[in-house]
Amino acid sequence: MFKSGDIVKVLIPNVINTGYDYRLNEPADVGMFVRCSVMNKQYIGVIVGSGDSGLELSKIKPVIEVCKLGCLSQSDIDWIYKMSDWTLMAPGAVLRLIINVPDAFNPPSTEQLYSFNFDSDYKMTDARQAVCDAFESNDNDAMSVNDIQNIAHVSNSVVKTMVKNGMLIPTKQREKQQCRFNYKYYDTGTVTLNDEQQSAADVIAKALQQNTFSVHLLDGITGSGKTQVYFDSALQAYNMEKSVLLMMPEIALTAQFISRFEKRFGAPPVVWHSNLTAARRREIWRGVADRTIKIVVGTRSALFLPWQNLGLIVIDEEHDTSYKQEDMGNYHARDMAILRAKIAGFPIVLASATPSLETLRNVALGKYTRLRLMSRFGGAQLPTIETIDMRTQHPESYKIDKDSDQEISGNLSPQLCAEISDTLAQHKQVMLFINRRGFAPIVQCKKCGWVAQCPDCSVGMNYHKRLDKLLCHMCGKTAPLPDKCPQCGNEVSMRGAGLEKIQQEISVKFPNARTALVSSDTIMSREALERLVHKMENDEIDIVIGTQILAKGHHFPNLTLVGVVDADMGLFGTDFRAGEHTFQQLFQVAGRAGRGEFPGRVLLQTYQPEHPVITAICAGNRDEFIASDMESRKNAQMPPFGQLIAVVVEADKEQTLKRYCEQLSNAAPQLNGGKIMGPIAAQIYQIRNWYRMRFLVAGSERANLQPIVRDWLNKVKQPANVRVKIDVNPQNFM
DNA sequence: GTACGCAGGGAG
DNA sequence: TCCCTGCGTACT
Repeated sequence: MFKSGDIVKVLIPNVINTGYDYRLNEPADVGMFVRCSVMNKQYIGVIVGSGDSGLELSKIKPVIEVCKLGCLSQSDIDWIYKMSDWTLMAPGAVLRLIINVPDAFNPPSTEQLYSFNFDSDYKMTDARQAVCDAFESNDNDAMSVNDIQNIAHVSNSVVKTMVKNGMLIPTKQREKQQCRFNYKYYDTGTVTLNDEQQSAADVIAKALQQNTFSVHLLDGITGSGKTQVYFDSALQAYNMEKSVLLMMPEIALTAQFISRFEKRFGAPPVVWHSNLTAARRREIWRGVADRTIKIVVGTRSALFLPWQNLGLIVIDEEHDTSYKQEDMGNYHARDMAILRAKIAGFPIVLASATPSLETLRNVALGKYTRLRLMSRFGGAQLPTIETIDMRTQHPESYKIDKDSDQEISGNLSPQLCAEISDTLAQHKQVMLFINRRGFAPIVQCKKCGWVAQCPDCSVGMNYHKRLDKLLCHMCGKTAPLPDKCPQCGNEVSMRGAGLEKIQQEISVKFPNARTALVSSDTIMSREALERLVHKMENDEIDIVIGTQILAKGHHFPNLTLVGVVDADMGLFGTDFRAGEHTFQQLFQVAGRAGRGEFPGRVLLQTYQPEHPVITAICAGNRDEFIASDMESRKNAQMPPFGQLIAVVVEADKEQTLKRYCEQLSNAAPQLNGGKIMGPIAAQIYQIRNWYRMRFLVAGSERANLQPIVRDWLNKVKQPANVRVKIDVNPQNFM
């Protein structure tokens, strides 16, 4: 405990330093939030220890205010520095992830708020629907214009018009009130665990009792009841007065999940995700800090709430790539959660039907315990999975209208089409899976070979029929579709097949089927996805065509046929995780079929039916696939048998970039049992007009690469207009 | 990260 | 002479 007049070290979010010294005017303790000024700007920082700068007293500014809300524990502070060591982010940058609700310590703002008028009968457009969804995702709380724009991703003019025509009604500021989320949870007893679930729950309960660090992998196929097991653990921890974090990918945070939670716990969960209003963020942040909120269901950023007495973290869909933050620091939320549990000393649960190889490696090493759930709940059958050999099954071409002489080559094999008709005849539903947005991924001149490219990024532009424009999937830039090749004036052609092209083929070959498209283009919000789920459940859709967004846990009881249009996609990337990700994705997709009382079928269109990933999926043999993938990773010294750190250097001028990379190359240290590769042009050399080169630092499983990389980069002075992005354990190689 | 101050160059 | 821009530095 520090007394008035003591000099303390305060970590400031956002400052590239390990902390500055300030003088206290009132008693305070390590971990407390304090208001301080840095260069005449006020920040909320955290006391991390006693002052050690040795500066003369006149240069040391006073702490403006010791905040009376929340406090970080010593282990939280240790975690911040450990995370900084691991990710090579500055400690202040890590702290910024925690203090990311800027007005949490300020009085509530007094902006004009609006509520949505559900009775208005004005025309609904996509943008207006997005605004409506934004309100729904916040329980119809009143919102400021800023909130509406940020959450719905619409422009100011959309909001203005909606105010003018009465779709949005001005409302009074909500009265200052106590935290609305002061829920009391209890086991409603509505769920009885089966033996398998119970014994898994018992293991975690025991770990909670022991109150020491341990990692438990809840490994069970879709529908095996993992959720109820970790709900059980959450209740145990809650009853022990611990705080509990249930982390999941944004897309899994559905109304279905929330209602399951409410059924089991007697009250709804507090939900944390990226589409919350500023007021709600503030309320939840403060609620967690003062312990009125003890359980939060949230996405990766929920790990950075000001947790008090955190005693359990559950990471659902542990393998999901969305846990890896790619901009604003490169942390892996799963790994950082494990680090947090390790430092604070509490158990953590990872749940997945297709665990990552990193996690399975730790199971094999005996670091994690594996709790396996083998039986599918309610006795539902796993679908049968078969391949369609595209080398012999040539898709039939089709015409958009009968009189047209333009033949379009198809992508759906006769066998798949026959299965679709059979399924439709039985009044069952079909899902087609294609992992490419838009209509055609390549727009090319038939004569000279010119390809439509994004002017700012070195990637091709995709043609989107819905927009009738070319779209860059990298930066979002659009361009009109040229009717003639800009180089030679000849005809341009669409090559490859995206979602929209499959829909076109379906609409010609099955004109009476009701179809729906699901991709990040058409489904902008979780609410929109849920509307689609409802339509599926009410049998208003016969064929749903979608990207991976479809693969995540939804129950469609009447869905019996899943067709994967291009199962090979992703198998032959340069990424060493391609096989793993394809397997996980196809396995998830397969899990969609036959979850109701009817058995399902999954058909994979492939040119490589004998590829190990494909045969393993067909045989339902996950373990065999994992064993072979593990073996090849081991031989290649790739994670989890080795470590990688990617250093991506970006600059707006090629010259600057080249010179800096040369200097880095010359300064590269010799690694014991490892190497520094590069620089090579990053897989996407140009993004938004910045040029990019990449180094890859590889080391053995046990090497401590971070200090080596830090020292190396410190040796060369970084010029202006150069950005260096360090990605420890990179998940994608752009 | 970001505010600020200094040096250099072009326009008035 | 003024102002804009680019770069370097310091922040407690």
